[in-house]
Amino acid sequence: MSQQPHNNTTDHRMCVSLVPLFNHLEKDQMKHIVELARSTPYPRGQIIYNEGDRSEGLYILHKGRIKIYRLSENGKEQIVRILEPGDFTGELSLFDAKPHDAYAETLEPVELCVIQRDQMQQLLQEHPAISLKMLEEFSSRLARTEQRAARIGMESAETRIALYLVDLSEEQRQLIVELPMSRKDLASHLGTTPETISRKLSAFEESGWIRQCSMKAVEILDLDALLLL
Amino acid sequence: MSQQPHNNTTDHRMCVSLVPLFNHLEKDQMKHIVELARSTPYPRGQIIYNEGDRSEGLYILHKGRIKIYRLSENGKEQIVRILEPGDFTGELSLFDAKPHDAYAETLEPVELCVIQRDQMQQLLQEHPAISLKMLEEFSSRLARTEQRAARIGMESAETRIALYLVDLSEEQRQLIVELPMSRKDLASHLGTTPETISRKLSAFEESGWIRQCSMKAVEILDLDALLLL
DNA sequence: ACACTGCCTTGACGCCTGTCAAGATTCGTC
DNA sequence: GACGAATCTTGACAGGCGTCAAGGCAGTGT
Repeated sequence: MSQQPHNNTTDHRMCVSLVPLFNHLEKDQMKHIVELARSTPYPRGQIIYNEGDRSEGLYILHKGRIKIYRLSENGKEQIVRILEPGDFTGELSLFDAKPHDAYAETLEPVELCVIQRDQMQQLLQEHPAISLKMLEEFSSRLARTEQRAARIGMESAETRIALYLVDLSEEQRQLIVELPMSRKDLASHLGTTPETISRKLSAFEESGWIRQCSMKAVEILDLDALLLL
Repeated sequence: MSQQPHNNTTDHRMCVSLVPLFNHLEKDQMKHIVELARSTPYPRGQIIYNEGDRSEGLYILHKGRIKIYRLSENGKEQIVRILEPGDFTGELSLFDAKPHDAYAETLEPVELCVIQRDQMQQLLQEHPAISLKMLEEFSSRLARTEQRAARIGMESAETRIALYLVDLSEEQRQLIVELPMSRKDLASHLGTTPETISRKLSAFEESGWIRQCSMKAVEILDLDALLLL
């Protein structure tokens, strides 16, 4: 197999044209942005930035997946979110000039573009449409995070797991849902432990509400039962 | 005392010039926005919007305080955040055209301005600076919410309460901190119960780490002890 | 100023779920 | 395809904290 050069133009163009943040722009505007972006490959399991690092700019993922997580004082990690191709991160320090407040680590081999802080700020000034897209993204991310916080605070672990499956089912529009992460990461995302995830999934299966097809696929048999936990 | 008319111009101007979202603009730009805003008074304990309501636009608070909360299936409420003068809400539906995902209720007599959805969108298009301010606000709100979710999921109730006091102390830059809400609301914000708040505060006091001055004021005596819980 | 309503406190109890440990399974790598 | 390491599962156990209940207090409105 042939090694791709780091500054392959095709990569840049993909990066920019794939991402909702930019793909609504005119051809020549995109071309301008392409020149700002620098695509870089990362192997699996690589840390892209640490908590406390100064931000380089906006990171735009166009291949692979990245997990964003925080660490508590006693070393436990919580998954904040999983980035899929088209997602971006590093936004905090774009505005506040604050260091990153979380870790970013690749789950698979990844390719992502970086747009420098100043250049991104200029883009936002020049193209209000980009700002609006970003506001849209922020507001939906905010809504999701608030819901997650509310659930972790108010619902039992059992309910959280059940609701998570339901959410996945709605997102993927299927009754056979694909779990986007390991049980360990899932546990940390839902504010519980791998053991509890394991136990509850088994319990759901024994009740006939779900079927565990494989390690990362679950078939939902009784959606209502999950909902009224 | 005299009743203020609803469309008092002074109110509008205050609204616009007070708020970080707008107060960086030129005089005549502000004047234009003032004309869009409609100030309305609300008594204490009034619901401003319900979950599921269609958004009227952007609500900008310029007097009093408002609590934003969600309800779980079983009727428990969780405080998402408390709005202080200068804060705004209703942003979700500005972009997604989705209904509100939380409730807004006044904690005190309140005055707030509303800017209609379309007019706000136009403002954002015309004044990129407003978008940037809003992005700034969103990104810091997002960071706070993610931290809250992480804490609720990973730290014990005791630690959450301790860290909350420390946070308040930093925000207010004082060792005598003023609790911005009732114990009931505090509990729901921290993902616990009023009973636990009561018990833990008493325990902290007995350990000599804090002193409960009044129902809504606490003096921090040993910040380090609270931090290493 | 007073009464009343809602909030706060304290106690007792029980359960959910986190923790520790060991064995089974799966996944990544060679 | 096979090894090794990491992940997942299952069990036993304990304890933090939610729940229910009753009494005291504070804040609000008349």
